[in-house]
Amino acid sequence: MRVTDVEIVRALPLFSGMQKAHFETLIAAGYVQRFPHKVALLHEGEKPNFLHVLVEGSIEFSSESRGRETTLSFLKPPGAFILAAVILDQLYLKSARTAEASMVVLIPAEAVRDVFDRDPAFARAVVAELAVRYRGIVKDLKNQRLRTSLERLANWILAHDEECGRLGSFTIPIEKRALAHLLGMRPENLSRSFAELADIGVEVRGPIIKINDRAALAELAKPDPLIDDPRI
Amino acid sequence: MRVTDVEIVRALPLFSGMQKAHFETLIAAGYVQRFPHKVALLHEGEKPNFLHVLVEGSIEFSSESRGRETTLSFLKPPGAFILAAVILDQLYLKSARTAEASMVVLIPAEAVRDVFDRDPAFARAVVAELAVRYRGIVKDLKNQRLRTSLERLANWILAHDEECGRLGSFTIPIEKRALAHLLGMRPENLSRSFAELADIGVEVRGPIIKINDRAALAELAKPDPLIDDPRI
DNA sequence: TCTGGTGCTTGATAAAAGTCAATTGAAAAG
DNA sequence: CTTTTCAATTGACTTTTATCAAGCACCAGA
Repeated sequence: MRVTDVEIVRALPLFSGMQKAHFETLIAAGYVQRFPHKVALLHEGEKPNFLHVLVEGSIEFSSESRGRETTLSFLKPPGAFILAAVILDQLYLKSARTAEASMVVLIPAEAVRDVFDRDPAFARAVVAELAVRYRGIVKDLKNQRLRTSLERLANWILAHDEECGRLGSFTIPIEKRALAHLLGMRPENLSRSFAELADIGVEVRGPIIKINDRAALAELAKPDPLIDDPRI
Repeated sequence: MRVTDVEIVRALPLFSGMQKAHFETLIAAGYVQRFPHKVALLHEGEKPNFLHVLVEGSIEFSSESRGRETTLSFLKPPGAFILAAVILDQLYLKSARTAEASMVVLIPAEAVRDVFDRDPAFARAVVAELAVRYRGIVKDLKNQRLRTSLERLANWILAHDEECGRLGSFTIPIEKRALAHLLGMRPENLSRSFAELADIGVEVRGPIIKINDRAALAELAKPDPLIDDPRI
């Protein structure tokens, strides 16, 4: 493993507080793997053998049932994933695939559970990570239950613009079909929703979105910090 | 606080492994409170002052935005709630109200975070609790995204019958309107869905549900362990 | 330059879910 | 025993979302 990769992992809140010796145990047991675009890393229903840490690229999490499929989230580096399944040693509830060429550090689940029992700082970090993720999904569920797909899109645009520095314009970081699935809608409906937003000054040119009338968009979206604010 | 109440709290997985002295610190700082039916305990957006432990009764968790409201879950005793907000010292994402007359043990959030830092067994228990809850909501989100309301109802009936010992008949433990909101639908649609299920042998008489043809119901519901099995 | 592929868009239609209003029915209150 | 109340149901209608099919635009490779 390259030194810079180790440093990226060490810098994660999940690992930064733990004892040096324990971290080195984990890293020694782990290894790095590179994956091309659109490769399946994990399939829902399987047992986890490794805690995954995304160092480079991005990962899409999805789930499937009765022939239907939905995207639950995307992960950008750096970040650990499938922590809950590893901790509980239970089946994955989601599938994961690369959304671009990615580099992932794999740490044996057994080692994680082991160190978790011995390093209080690591245990605290795991708790914080889980608590944050938990709250993230509560927000997703509220988003899904309390809003129409048009409203979810409007709020996503506002939130993403915020994330990009409130420039009023940004490039969609994923395919539109992937965005549709992330927002819990079909690609056809995403197109129609963009067309509707054009009326209130949202300009869409290919993957570029421009907000011409933020007030109007916010009026439609009615953003709610308890759903949309990633810091809360 | 009555001795039996303390014992109920102590017996919770969340508290059973921790050091006696630490548990007594928590209990000494806490106190019991009784609430009548339909009383608001917490309102989303507020800061948590106490970890709540439900000893008796039941609690409904809901959320509201742009005038719409949805029920996210019910809690039966014994069980702790708002753990994530307490641990992170952040705002509630859900509101809680009693779904029947209830008894709740309140433990100051500060004390919980304090003991959490000093008792590794407690920290482990918190992690396990959070991980289980996290997975619970992932399943809720999948349920919402991948199924129609009729399918959610069919699966709820199967799961609840299972929980009641697979007797083929049970009484709905909450008002139908509450069940509708829990399943992410309107009461009117719940009625219509029950009427549809009558065609495949689901008999509904007031609050009593009888499954006359489990195979047919399962054929419609297509239960999926990665959504419906509470043990996974 | 042409060609095939792929992702996106558009249109027509159907299914799912929500809304509004009226009615039923059963339990609680007088 | 009657009246009141309120959850539950039913009907008519609208909105939202999905589905199916066709068309368009853009890029990669021949």
